[in-house]
Amino acid sequence: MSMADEDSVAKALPLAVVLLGPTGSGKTALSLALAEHSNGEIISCDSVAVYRGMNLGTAKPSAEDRTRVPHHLIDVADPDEAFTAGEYSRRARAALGEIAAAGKLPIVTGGTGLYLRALTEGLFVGPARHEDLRVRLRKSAIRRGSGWLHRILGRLDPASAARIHANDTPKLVRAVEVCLAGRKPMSEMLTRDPLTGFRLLRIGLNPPRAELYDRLNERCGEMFAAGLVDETRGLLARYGPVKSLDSLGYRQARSVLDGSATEQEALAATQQGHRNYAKRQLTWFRREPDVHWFETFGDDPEGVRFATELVHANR
RNA sequence: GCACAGGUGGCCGAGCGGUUAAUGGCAGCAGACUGUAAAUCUGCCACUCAUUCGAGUUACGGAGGUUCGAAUCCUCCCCUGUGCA
Repeated sequence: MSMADEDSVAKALPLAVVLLGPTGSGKTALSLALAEHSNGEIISCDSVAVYRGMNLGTAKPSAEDRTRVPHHLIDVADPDEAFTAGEYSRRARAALGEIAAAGKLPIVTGGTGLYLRALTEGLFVGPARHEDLRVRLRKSAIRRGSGWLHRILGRLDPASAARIHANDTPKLVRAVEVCLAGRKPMSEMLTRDPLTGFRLLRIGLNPPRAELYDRLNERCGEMFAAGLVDETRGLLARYGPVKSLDSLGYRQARSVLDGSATEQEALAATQQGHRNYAKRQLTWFRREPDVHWFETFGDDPEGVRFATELVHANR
């Protein structure tokens, strides 16, 4: 088969852009630019932006941005709902299908590595979260230590036990839960269901680390100045101390509300948390296959131009 | 000026004569990651050389001293905090 034939076959599939990068790298700016240049719609891939009412701490695209370009998977759950990677994957794939069917370009924009992988590679076919089992396991783990959990997993599923560190309680809990609920070792449920029907063009943003950290510091300051503590107070009053309010920024805002930290301290802790988080995101994304990396911020005009050309060239 | 308390690796902070390049924690860097993931966990982290075992150099405010041996004891000096003047 000639190159041209391969090309034409490949191009029979609709294109989907995946824009990834750490918080504060300018994904939103670049995604908007790409969407406007290419008649696109944006699918957010962010485990906190899915929650309604959590606005200031998530740096969601503004209302204006969202009228300029349609956004999906933002504000789709209440903060007291348990949202999961599986749920994300299903909904995002549905959105992808609809956008492509309408002849528009889907642009997945994300910082949540696990959700992105759930979308592109799928999760294994196995039991979803089993609340009772999980609660019991977690309790025993607290009493008997994570080493105990690790030994249990070793008996149930040696392969998984070898892969998960004995101190990593949450992962151990889930693995044991899966083995028990699924009645067989988790490592035997490895079949994933990858996304099909699209050509993915991955664009990664990796601006200079020091500048990224500066921007994050600044952005956190803006979040607090804009009233993150007040927003948190309102959400807390309405939903109680739910899991989603443990996320970055909200957790620290809560420490102001319960008097265990000053606003100054909470801000510093939030900035620190964002810097650490950005670092972890980068570690995750470096493993993503076939990423076209840009060493700039997403609002860098040069970067926008290159990215736009890249998208056009692949359409 | 006097009296206490203190000055330890980027920061905080243990150690108070010898298993010591110096417990911890933080920051930093690197890594992992299968429905809690903005979560959770791991490794490295004075400098130089060595692929490995390792070797060497410089380090606990400064200068001397005591000792086989000092971050740890003594003397003087320089800073910092608190109290009294």
